[in-house]
Amino acid sequence: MAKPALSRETLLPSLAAHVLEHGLGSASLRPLAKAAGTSDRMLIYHFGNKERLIADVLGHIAAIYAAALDAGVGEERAASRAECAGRILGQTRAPEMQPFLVLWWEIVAGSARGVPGYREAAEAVMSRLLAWLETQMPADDPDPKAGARYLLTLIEGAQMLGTVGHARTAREGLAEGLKG
Amino acid sequence: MAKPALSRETLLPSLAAHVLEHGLGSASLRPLAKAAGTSDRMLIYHFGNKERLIADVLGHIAAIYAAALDAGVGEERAASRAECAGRILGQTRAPEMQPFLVLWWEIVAGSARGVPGYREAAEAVMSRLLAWLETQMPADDPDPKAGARYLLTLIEGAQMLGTVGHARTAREGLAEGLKG
DNA sequence: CTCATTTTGTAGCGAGTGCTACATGGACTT
DNA sequence: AAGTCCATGTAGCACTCGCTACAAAATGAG
Repeated sequence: MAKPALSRETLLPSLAAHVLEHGLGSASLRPLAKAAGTSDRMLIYHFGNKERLIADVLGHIAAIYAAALDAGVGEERAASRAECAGRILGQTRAPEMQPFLVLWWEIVAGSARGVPGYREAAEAVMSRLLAWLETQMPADDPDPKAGARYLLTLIEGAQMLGTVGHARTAREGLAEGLKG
Repeated sequence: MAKPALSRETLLPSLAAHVLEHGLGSASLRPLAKAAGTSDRMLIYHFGNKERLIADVLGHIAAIYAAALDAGVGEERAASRAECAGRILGQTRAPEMQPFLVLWWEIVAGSARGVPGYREAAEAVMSRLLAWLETQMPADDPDPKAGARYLLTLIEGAQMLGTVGHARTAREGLAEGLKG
């Protein structure tokens, strides 16, 4: 025992941590290897090439994110859609969520450009988030599934406006869409 | 005459065209220079460094986009917010708009990462889009300003979901938010 | 024309990129 | 003990990156 036995699975956490902190743009082999305590040589050995490595790391990060969501299932339901959206946006403002958010837009951008693996990762994350949202809808919501889709669209729009300096626009737009 | 007199202003259109086609990720000096019919040497000479060059190019692209919006002010108002949103999302599906969309997410990602100049460009684009949206609201809308903010949030959320493979989610979410 | 300034070309630097060839170690099988 | 296979280190290749030093050419002022 006490054998680290560096393998894909052992390396992924440190690689994911590095990507979350520094982003995909500066995720080149040598810095990644250093963060994981290996050499670029071994990263290629274990993952084949960089493309597969990044795809695996993104998958791993998506899994972490999903786990965080599952762990954060609220005990008490929100009373309204507005409250539900407000809670979620409040949570995403937490400092520990910031790396995910920043990385998220890089994934969206890569997805739009057709970078291999990004689309799949992004789609999986959104599917998971949508499912989680359904569980967070008010108990008396007339149509929780449709409501979740609606809130997801609104929330992501607000999120984007926020990162772009239009947080106020987003807040007021949300209020208009969820009043009454 | 027939003197191109290469200056910042003369170069910007070709640079913008190249960035729109190939994205910011592959916008390095030598390819950009080639697209503009110069050398990397001259790009640095005219713009000082790459950061200022990109900022200028983004500003130029934003101006093009704004002009396109102004030119596309509809003669007939939409009858409802839903129709208004539908029209806009329909327009953005046009092939000639695709480069703008793809570039947009790169700008958002850069904005989130704090890349200098991106935030300003993104904010300006959204402000312009918001103002344009106000002019597109139904004539009998009770609160066009608030409605525009709401539609902007919804539309951008839908746009993002679309690029990520959740176009269906976005469509249904939009329907839920704009029914009645 | 003379001279000074602006604009351009050539060449290259130092750092970083993904990836590979080659050799060596160690564990394990027979 | 000999042989086999997996894991790893060292070195390097061919390339791109932003940027610069140096010098020649073009341009304009007197």
